[in-house]
Amino acid sequence: MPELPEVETVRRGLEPAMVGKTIKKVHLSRPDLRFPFPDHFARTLEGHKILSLTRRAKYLLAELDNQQILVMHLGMSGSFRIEDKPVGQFHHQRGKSPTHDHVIFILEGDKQIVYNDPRRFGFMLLIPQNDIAQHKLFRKIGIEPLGNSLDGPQLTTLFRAKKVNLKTALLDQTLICGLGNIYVCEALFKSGLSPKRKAATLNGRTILARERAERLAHSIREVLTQAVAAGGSSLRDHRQADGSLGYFQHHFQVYDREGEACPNKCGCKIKRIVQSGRSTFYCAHCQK
DNA sequence: AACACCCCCTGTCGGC
DNA sequence: TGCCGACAGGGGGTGT
Repeated sequence: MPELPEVETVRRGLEPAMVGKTIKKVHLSRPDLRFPFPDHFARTLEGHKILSLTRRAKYLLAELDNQQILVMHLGMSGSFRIEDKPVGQFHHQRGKSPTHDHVIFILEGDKQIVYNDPRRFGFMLLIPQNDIAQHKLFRKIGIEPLGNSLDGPQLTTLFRAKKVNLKTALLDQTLICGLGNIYVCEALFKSGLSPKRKAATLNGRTILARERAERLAHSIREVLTQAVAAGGSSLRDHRQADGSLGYFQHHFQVYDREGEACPNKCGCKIKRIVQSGRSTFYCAHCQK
């Protein structure tokens, strides 16, 4: 489910339930997700308070009071939910945990946080606070598109020497982070730029080239901002931590709309092609 | 260094 | 109805 707007929505949903709370107990259903859980994963967390919950790219970072950062990534199918703790003595109902509930954080108070992930492409790591910036997962991450610095000139600089097309360049987390397949398609449609255009063609001295870069930067920020405001997108009935549904999926202009009429009423149909092994949806008439 | 491919895993959907 | 392939919001690892 998760691109930047979804991860940010999850963060906002979890923050009030988690921050300031002490983790009493951690249950794991298995030894690994995408990667093995670190040694002493539960023990390092248990008894410690969560000081903050932030987002970097598509990662959630829970800062603990022992100078450790709990790093969480949702992969393709990860989700969190906040539950009331089960009551009574049957705390651990053997074999009865719902399918794919892999991690349970039992917090002080009456709540527990459950991580569910059918495909198990998500993962959780512990990284000492001081090592985060140098860690291989974070060292090369690009700029945050909703930070203050993403504009036309910056995009132009980032894409200057790239040989790949715009679709691929926008998915590259080392350039701009947080975009995924949906929002790249949407941003390209909004900006009227073809996913097949070479990324380096945003680099040019002409007014036209500068305008293209400016349009794309603006479209990226706009689509992400609107999606965050809508609570992200809920595909395949995916729910947010509080059980509610995001509704930005109803605003998709092109994503998963192969064969439908272009929203610009140009008379063409949305096309689907494959780039870097992933589906791209676009209007060949409106995006050049 | 930059890029192209393959892979991880489960669930769902459409076609036959 | 059942079976089978294609595909799904990500990204790490490897080989060129």
